Amino acid sequence: MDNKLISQLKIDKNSVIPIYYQIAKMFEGYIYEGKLKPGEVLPPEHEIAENFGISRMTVRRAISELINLGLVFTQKGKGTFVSEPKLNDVTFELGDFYEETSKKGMTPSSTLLGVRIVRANKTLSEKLAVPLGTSCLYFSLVLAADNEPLVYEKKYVKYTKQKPILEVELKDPSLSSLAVTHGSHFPTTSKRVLHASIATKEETSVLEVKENTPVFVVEQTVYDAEKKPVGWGKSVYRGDRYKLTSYIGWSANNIK
Amino acid sequence: MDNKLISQLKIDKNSVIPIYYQIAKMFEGYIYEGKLKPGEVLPPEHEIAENFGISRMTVRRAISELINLGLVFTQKGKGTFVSEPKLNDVTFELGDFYEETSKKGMTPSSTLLGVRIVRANKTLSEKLAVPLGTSCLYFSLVLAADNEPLVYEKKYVKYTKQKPILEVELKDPSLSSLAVTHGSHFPTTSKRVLHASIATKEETSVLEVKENTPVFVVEQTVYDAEKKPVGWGKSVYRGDRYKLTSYIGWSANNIK
DNA sequence: AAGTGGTCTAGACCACCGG
DNA sequence: CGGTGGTCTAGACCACTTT
Repeated sequence: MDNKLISQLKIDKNSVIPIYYQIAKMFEGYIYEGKLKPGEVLPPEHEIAENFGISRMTVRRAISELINLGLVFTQKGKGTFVSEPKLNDVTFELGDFYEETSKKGMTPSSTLLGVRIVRANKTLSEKLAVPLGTSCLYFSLVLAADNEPLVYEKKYVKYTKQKPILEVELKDPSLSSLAVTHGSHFPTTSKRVLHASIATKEETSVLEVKENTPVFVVEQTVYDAEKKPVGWGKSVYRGDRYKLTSYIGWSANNIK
Repeated sequence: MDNKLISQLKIDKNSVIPIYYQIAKMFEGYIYEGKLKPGEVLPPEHEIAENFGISRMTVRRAISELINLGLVFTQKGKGTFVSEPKLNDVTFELGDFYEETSKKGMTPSSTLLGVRIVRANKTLSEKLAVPLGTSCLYFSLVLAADNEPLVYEKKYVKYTKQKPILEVELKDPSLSSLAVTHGSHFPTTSKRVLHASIATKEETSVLEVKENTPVFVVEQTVYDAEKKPVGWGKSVYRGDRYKLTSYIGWSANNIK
């Protein structure tokens, strides 16, 4: 890297903005603008420190910000280098239904279709690792945005405690909160599997869609601290209405 | 937090393992074991420092590790607290086809169906933000695992340079690398949209599946530094074979 | 006022890398 | 060997929260 770069911009030591943040933003800018390209090396830490008359620890703090952003990486004995943007790995986020819906300016609502105690059949006994016939709490509900049904959920939790079902839970019976209240253990982990499918007859009627409508199916298992399953659920998302979007690479903002 | 906790374990100052790492792992253990529960406060930094006879900066380095792991958060003037595990947000990862397939012990392969120059129709001209009829490079290929077709991809890039198509590209024409070679700009960002659908007639024949098979459709747009689209592609994943799994919360390891 | 985390300094020693 | 990043110290001052 051309040393002229780091002396061009000034640092305000008396600003309310931390020095490490100013330094980090400066390099972030250089990288986005292409003045620092992937694979290129940053100036040595001591040099940056001298240039701005600051401590090396402060420079390191700045660089650690850049590392957290994935913009650079370090190599002991060699230097700090600008990372290659990875454009082929993707992560799709599926957030909370209420938040997501509200963000889009729609009104979320949920309708409880049924709550009851059921005995575990073969599938459920395997999913929850309990003997056949064990008592389980069953919930089914529909989530809607502006009164258009979008998601159909079925949830099961181990029902060891004889606690009454609270009003609150009927409003938003999330699998993890159900497991806390009615299960025996504290949930700590959750596994979700997403696959594409076609709505079953039951699902077409609940979601008010035609036959052969594509859907996302998300299967969720909630585990306690001992890695034992305490809850299991299946959510069916309308594939024609629901999309998962993901942005990757640098400066992923402001696209749309 | 009970102060006894932090004096129970010993720290080896002369170990090759950094002190900050030992401290971080200690608290990580307490949190996973439930000795430190969500919402509880950690001892003040100066107290931890005194207890182990180390510098406060080293303690802060340890805590910053815990923050990066999402296990704790800090509040100025108040303290450091154990986070609530968020079990309702999910991120699904869709990695590189070759890596993913190899990891599962299968043999990945790709078959190029066609490469040619096409003129942009309405859809393509909108996606790539070019005038109707602009020359574009078109690729279509099938990705298979153990000779079973799993993904059908179609890709288009702006074709400004008159470069010859290289052998290498035929093997793995990823959208971003195509854009580098044949487009006018350097790609920096990518947007992907995932939705559920049903295989079209063309797709059923290419993927060798029945009619009405559910599929994932991933639409990818690659942008250059000026946020202008340089490439666009559509990948169709067999929904019956392809699953996206996600683990969330604490200690998500070792489930299966 | 007392206690907390946030920032910063000016050193130090180490392990690793290259010539 | 000199240069690099990795760790650590023993202080300091600040802004914020609570009492």
